[in-house]
Amino acid sequence: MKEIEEILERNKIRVTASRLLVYRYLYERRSVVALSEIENAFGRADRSTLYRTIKTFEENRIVHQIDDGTGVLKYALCEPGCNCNIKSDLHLHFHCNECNETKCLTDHKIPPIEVPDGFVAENANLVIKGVCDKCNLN
Amino acid sequence: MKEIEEILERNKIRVTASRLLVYRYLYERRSVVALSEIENAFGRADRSTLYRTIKTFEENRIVHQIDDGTGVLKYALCEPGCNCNIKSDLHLHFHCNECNETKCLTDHKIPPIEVPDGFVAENANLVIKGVCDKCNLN
DNA sequence: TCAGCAATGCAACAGAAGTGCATTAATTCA
DNA sequence: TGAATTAATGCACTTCTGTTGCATTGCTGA
Ligand SMILES: [Mn+2]
Ligand SMILES: [Mn+2]
Ligand SMILES: [Zn+2]
Ligand SMILES: [Zn+2]
Repeated sequence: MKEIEEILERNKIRVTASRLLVYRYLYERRSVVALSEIENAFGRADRSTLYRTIKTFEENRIVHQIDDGTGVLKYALCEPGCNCNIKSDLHLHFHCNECNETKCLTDHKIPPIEVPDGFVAENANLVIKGVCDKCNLN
Repeated sequence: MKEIEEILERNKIRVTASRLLVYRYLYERRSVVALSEIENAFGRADRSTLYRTIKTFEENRIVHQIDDGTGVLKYALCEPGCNCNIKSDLHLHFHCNECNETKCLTDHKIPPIEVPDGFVAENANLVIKGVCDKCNLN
């Protein structure tokens, strides 16, 4: 918890109770989570506070947003060194059709994609759907 | 219009007025459209009818759904020979940050993507964001 | 200390997706 | 043909997500 305080301070984010808790939750889940999940995890906290907490994290680049195609925006802690806004750093995301969890495949970068003449690519989002490692054990 | 009737019949879709109109609209737009755009194009038609029309097209594989990351589901006519459910046929989509239009890049297939051990890829969605050919002329 | 700014809680809103149900239209088949 | 059956439509309504306005509370730094 002391470490989380330091992380927040290092990123110029004021330390508050809900920020600590949300960060810890994201850290412990080690996964990609929707706002509604955070909401359920903290029954007493207000949704808009959690929403703004996540947005603050996002603006300060310690969380990145993921659109995994489920229709709900999800979020994950940035790994150390994650420059989620830089094109070359874009990693892909895997959505498991069995357990419905989405994972950051942090060290699987999106390969360079060719676009037709006249088009300029600035950004990319790649989501692979299938069955994850855990679900494949069964 | 006669041709559209034939296409519908060939795909075992009953021919109705709204189906003809929606199909023609999609055909003429030659683009990726949201339900709300169809809605605006036909002021008089009911939203749920249009919704179910699109769903019917989708089930019968003459339209495919696109999640371009804008938060709104979009749809486009399948090109002849499009097997949008088969992995090898997955083409990529381009979203222009200038004009906000999304295009099917039908003959740009998603390259084979490596996933970590234990993961099985079944499907993929790749959206490139940037500036499209038309907007680049300015 | 207290003025000023930031964070929170509550309410409310907007947009999209989806559904239940009664009505209307089209098909089937006796 | 005409009744019975099935499909499509229109309308209203719900749910879910994301988002914002605003008053209140809490923190901080001159
Ligand atoms: Mn990620
Ligand atoms: Mn397409
Ligand atoms: Zn799984
Ligand atoms: Zn454009």
